[in-house]
Amino acid sequence: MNERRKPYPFDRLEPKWQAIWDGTRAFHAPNPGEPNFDPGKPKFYVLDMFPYPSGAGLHVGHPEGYTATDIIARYKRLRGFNVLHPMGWDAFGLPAEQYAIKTGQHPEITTRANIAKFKTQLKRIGFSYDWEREINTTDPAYYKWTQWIFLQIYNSWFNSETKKAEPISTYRGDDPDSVRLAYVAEVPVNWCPELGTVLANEEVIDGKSEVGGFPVVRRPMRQWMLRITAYAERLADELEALDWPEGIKLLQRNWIGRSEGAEIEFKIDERNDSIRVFTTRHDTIYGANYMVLAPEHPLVDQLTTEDRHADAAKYREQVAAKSDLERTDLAKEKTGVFIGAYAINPVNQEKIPIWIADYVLMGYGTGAVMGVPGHDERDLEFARKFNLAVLPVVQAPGKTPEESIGFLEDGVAINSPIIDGLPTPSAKKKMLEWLEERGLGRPNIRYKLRDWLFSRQRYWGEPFPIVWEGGKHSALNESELPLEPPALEDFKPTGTGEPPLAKAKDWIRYSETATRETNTMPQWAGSCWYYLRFCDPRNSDRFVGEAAERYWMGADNDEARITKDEGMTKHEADVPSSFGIRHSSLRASPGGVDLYIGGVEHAVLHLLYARFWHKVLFDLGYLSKPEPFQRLVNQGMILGEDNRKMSKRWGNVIDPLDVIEIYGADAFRCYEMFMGPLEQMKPWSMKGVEGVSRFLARVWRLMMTENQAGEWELSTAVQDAEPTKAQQKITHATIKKVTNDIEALAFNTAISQMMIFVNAFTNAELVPVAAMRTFLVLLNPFAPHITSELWQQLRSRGEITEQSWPAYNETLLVEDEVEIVLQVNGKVRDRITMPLDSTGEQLEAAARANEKVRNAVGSQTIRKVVVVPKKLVNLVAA
RNA sequence: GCCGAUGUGGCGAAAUGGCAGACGCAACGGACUUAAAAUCCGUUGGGCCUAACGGCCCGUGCCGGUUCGAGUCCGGCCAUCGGCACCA
Repeated sequence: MNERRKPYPFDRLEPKWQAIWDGTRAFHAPNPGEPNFDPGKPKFYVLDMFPYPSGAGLHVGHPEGYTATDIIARYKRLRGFNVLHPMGWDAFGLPAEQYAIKTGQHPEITTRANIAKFKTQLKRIGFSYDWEREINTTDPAYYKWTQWIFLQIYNSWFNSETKKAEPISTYRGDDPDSVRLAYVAEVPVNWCPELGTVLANEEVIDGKSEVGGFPVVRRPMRQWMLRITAYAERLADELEALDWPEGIKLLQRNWIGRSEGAEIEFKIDERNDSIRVFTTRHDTIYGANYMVLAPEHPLVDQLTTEDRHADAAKYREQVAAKSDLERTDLAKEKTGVFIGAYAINPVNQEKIPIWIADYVLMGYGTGAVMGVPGHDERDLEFARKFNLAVLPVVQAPGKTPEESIGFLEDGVAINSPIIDGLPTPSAKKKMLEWLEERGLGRPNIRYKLRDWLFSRQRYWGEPFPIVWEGGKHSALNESELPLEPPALEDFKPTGTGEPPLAKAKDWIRYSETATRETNTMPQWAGSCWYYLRFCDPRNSDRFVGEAAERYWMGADNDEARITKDEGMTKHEADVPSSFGIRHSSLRASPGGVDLYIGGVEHAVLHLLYARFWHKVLFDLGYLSKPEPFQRLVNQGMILGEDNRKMSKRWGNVIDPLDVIEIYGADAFRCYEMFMGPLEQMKPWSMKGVEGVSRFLARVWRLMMTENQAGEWELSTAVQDAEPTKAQQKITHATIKKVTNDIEALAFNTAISQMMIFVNAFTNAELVPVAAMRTFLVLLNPFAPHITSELWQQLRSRGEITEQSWPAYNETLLVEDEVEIVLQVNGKVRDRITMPLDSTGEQLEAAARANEKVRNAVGSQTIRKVVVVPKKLVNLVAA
C-alpha cells in the first residue's frame, strides 16, 4: 500500500528538471550592465513576503502566495519580460532567541538550520526564484545596510515646509536632536516583563503581547523612536494611487487616523496661562462646560489647588499603575478628579472646572479636551457620573433640543449666539473664523498614528550604530559598519529593562569616554527595505546600486516598447493574426514592485513601516519612486480539512513535503491554485489534490504510453497532424481563457479550462503535436516539471522555458451557429440553434414559431419582444 | 459600538444584468479484470407528473425594489469571519 504506483513518474522527472534549472541558471535575472542583460525587454518585479524561517518549517499556507507569484514570474518570462523574482529570509526575531535562552545554542546556528530546511522545501516545490539573489537579514553584509539606512534616518529631519526629509545639516534651528527622524525619548512604553522587552503599539493586542500573549504594562523608559508621524499625511494621501485592495488601504487609513478640526485656546482663570484643546466639533463649543486633562498632562501639577492636591495625586498614581489591559477593560465606568482650577470658555467667558480623567489620552491631540456632554458620548457619560450640566447646542433634524442630547451627527446650531441657526458644516466654518480672528484658535489636523518605538531589549537583532558620550548620542561612522553584536553566552533578558547587550562589557566600551548603545532594532527593520536589496544583493559599496534600483524599482514608462514587446509573439502552432487581450494592471509597470503577494497580517505593520522608510530614502534622493509596492494582493488563509485554522493543537497541519511525496510538486502547485480564488479563505482537501493529480496524469498519458517493459514512451497517437476544427477551436479558446485568467490572477478557472482542454483530447485517435506544444506552454507556469519533460519528449526545439507565450486567433473562436435561448416572460422555454448572422426579425420569427413557446404563451397576447443578438429572445405576454 | 469582507448542490467552487451550478471532489451505475486497484464511459440541486418518451414547479442567507429579464444592480435586515475600539 505504501508502494502505491505513481500515476506518472513525477518522482523521477521533478528532481531532474530542478537540477537542470539550477545547472543552467535558468531563472537568473542579470542586472543592467551584467552579461546577458537584455535592455530591450521590459522589467517585471514580482515579490513574495519573505518568511521568518521558523523551526516548524513551511506549511501549506506559505506556498499559496508563492505559487501564485511563481506562475506570474514564469508567465511573464514567457511573455518576454526581464523578471525579478527573489526569495530571502527575515531571520532576526524572538523564536530563535527564546530557543537560545532555553538551550544556550546561539541563534545563528538555529537560524542557519531553519533556513536550510525552508530552502530545501521551497526548492522541492520547483519555484523559479533567482537563488543567486538570496538574502538573509541576519547576515552582516545585509544588516550593515540596515544600520546604514538607520543612520540616514538619524541624520535627517522632516522639513514641514517642503514636506520632505532633508539632511540634518540643512536644519537651521539650535537643537538638531529635537527634530531628527530618529530620536531618543523618555516615553511611556509597552513593557512586557515576560519577554523582557518593550513593544511597539502595533505589537500589543488587547493589552497583551502579539507574540506569546503575555501581559503588557505601561512604564516610562528611554527609547529610540522614529518620527513616522511626520509622514502621516503622505502615508495616508499617497495610498490613493496604489493598486491595493480597498480593504487594506482602509485599514492603513484607519490606523493613521486623520481627523480635521481645530486647536482652541482656553485661558486659565486667574492665571496668565492657557490650555489648548483639539476638537473636531468646534461648533459645539458653547456646550463646553468643563475641561478634562489627561492625568499625565504637564500642567496638572501647576494647576491643582492645595485642597485638591491629595485627591489628584492619588488618582494619578492609580492611573499610572493600571496596565493597558485594565485601562481599556475598566473603561466602562468613567473616573476622574476635579483639580480645583477653572478655565474660561472663550466664546462666552464662562468659568468651567478643570478635571483630570483617564479617558483623555496624553498621546493624542493636545492631551486636553473641552467637555461637551450634549454631543459627545464619552463626555455625556462623564457628566452624568459627576452631575455636570448637559446643554444641547446642536439640534438634530426632526428632534427637539432636549431630544438632541447625545445626538452626535450634524444638525443645526442652537444656544450658540455666534452661529445660531447654522447647519453644522457652516457653523464649524464660521466658528473657526471667529476664533482665528481673535487669535483663539486655528485649523488643525491630527493623526492617531504615533511615533514608532524602534528599540528592543533583545539580543537577536541589529545593534544601533550609535555611541553615547556625556549623555549625548552620536552616529558611528559609515566605515565602522557593520556593527556586529557581541558574542554572548547568556542571552537572557536582564529583567530590569536593560538590554542583554549590556552584559558585554568589552563590546560596550567604545572609547575611554564613550559607550555603545545597547538596544537593538525590532524585527521590522530588516523587512523594511529587503525588496530594495533584492535588486542588487551583492553590492558592497551601496545599499542598492543606482542603475539596478532605477531599472527594477523605476517606472517602465516607455509605453511604445511595452506595447511592442507585449504584442503577441508567435508560437509555431499558431495561426497568423491575433487580437488583443484586454489591458490589465499586470501590463505596464508604473514603477516599484509590480506585484506583491502576501498575507493580510502585514496590512498595517510591515506595509506601513516599509512605506515610511521608502519615503525617507526617496526624499534623500536614493530612490526612483515614492512608493515601494505598486500592486498588492493578499492571499487567503488555508484552513485544515476540518475547516479550522491549521495548528498543532488540532492536529490538522499539512506538510507540503508529505503532499509532494505522494502526488508530486506539480500536483501540489496546481491544487493550491485550483482550490478557489487566491484572496479567499479555503479549507484543504487531500481528495482535491488527488483530483488535480489525476488531471496531470491524464496530461501525461495524452502523450505517453507505457510499453511492455513498463517504460513510458511517446504515444503513437501523437502525430504531426493538422488539428480538427474542433481541436483548433478548443486550443484557441484555452489560450484565451488561460491568458486572461492569469492576468486576472484567477488561477482556479485557468486550470478548469485546461482540464476541459484535456478532456476534449482524451480518446482522440490523433493527437496533433502542435496543439500539444501550445498547451504545454500554457500549463508550464502551473506545472513546470511535467511540461518541461513532455516538451522534451515531443522532441521540440529548445527548452520550454525559452518559448514565447502563444497567441490566440479570435476568428477561430467564432461559431457559425449559435444557440438561442427562447424565453416567455423571462422563463426559458426552449433552446434553438440559429445561424450566427441571423437578424433580429429572423430570431423573433423563429421564437414565435416555436411550439414550446406557443404553448407557454397560450391565449395571451404578446406585448413586447426583447431580442438580444446571438443570445436570446424574450417574449413578454399577458 | 464603528468599519470591512463573505453567504450559491453532500463538499471546493463557476457564471461582461441574459440557459444557475462550468471544472473538480464525493456518491451511484456500467465497461475492462478471475478479483481488486488503476483507467475509461455514464448519472448526479430539490420536488412533482408519466409505464416510457417527455413534461411541470421550486431553487443563489432573509424581506422588498428597479428591469422584458437579478446570484449579479438598489434599499432594509440576519448570520459568519476579520480589523479597530475612550483618538475628542
